[in-house]
Amino acid sequence: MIALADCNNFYVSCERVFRPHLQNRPVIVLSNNDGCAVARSNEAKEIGVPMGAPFHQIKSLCQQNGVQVFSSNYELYGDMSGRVVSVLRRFAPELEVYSIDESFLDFSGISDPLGLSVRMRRTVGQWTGIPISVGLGSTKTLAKLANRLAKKMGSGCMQVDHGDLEALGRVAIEDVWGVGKRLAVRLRRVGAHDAWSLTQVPASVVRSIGGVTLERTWQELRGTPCLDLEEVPSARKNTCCSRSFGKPVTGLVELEEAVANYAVRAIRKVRAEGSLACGIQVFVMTNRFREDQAQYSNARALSLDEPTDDPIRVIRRAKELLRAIYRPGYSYKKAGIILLDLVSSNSQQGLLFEEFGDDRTRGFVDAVEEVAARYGTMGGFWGAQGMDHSWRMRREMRTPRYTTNWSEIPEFG
DNA sequence: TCTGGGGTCCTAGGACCC
DNA sequence: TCTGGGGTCCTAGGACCC
Repeated sequence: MIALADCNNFYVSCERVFRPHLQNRPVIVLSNNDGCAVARSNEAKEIGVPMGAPFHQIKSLCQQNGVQVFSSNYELYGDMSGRVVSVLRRFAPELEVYSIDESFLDFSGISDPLGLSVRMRRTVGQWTGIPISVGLGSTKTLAKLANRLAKKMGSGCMQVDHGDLEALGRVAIEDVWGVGKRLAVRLRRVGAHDAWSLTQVPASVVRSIGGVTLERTWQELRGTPCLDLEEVPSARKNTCCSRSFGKPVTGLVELEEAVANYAVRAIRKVRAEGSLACGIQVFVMTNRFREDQAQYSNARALSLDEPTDDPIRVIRRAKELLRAIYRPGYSYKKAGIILLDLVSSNSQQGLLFEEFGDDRTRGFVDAVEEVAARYGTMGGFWGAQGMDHSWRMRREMRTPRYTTNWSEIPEFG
């Protein structure tokens, strides 16, 4: 038996923990750059705020209905997520953290999984303030489906067995985990309108529509597990850092500064995981929504002759790539860097004819990075990152980092 | 004026090789 | 009319997820 614990409207719930007066009121949280609504309270959903709606399109709807609007506060959400996981782990030590707000738990051998789910849900709520729902099934896909029904019915916990025509029939085809918009259209054409009818489609038809991936989903809905619980997350293969700009950027200097900042962030992620990058890709693009403006987007990659986690080297090569794709005369909206083909620094293989790094540079880089880690991003930074940051994304309605920053700890009374 | 960011896996097709 | 066949590797693009 597998349980899926999923936090309800997670970002909104995090905001509510520190602002209890937001309970029972419509609340939304916006994506980076205050772009789209990415989390909505049930009240906001009822008012008709669509998922992913651009904020400028729903602004008046929100004002008319007194919707509380927040910029996203990822430091807070990340920390709250860790707290939820630590409580879940007490109930089932074999656990896969699937995303910031979802974990799969191994409930095999438990005599009363539903009873345990109810207790787990209550405890997470009491200890962290975050409401969760729990879905139970013999496969991940069924647990996911059960979770969706638990949320829909308001029951909080639910179990779905394979072959349960009633339950599977209540989940629309596009709401099945692994079936997106495109596949849903093609599946409806062959009569699969819900999870149940999908299980009745012949395997060969499923395979011709969605390949082996969809066939796995089909198997899982029929009760045959195809997706394992991954307790140890497999090593990431690439890592990306990109942002939309708060205002259009035209000059190469500003773009270079932005890309250098993204490079530093990306390399910090890589360092934290003990990995090295074997390649770098840089991309830029204009605002694809502006039909009145000339459009341009481009990307270029290079392979490093030696895997690295050295920010100096990565910044230098990233700027070379940027200069190769930069074209003057455009209004750029977004840029980013991808570090490619990450390898573990343990398996580092030196070049035959080149020394690996040099110790003095290495010591210097490590020192700067340590200062940055201890005193914040402006405590230690690289010259290429600049100080002006006029291109920085908007985050005008962000709440304090209540749990991760000493100066922002909440005071009550 | 304003439209997110970060991932994974699979497949088709081209380049290249013998 | 007819154009070899069978591999591997790489990349771009499509589909999905949160």
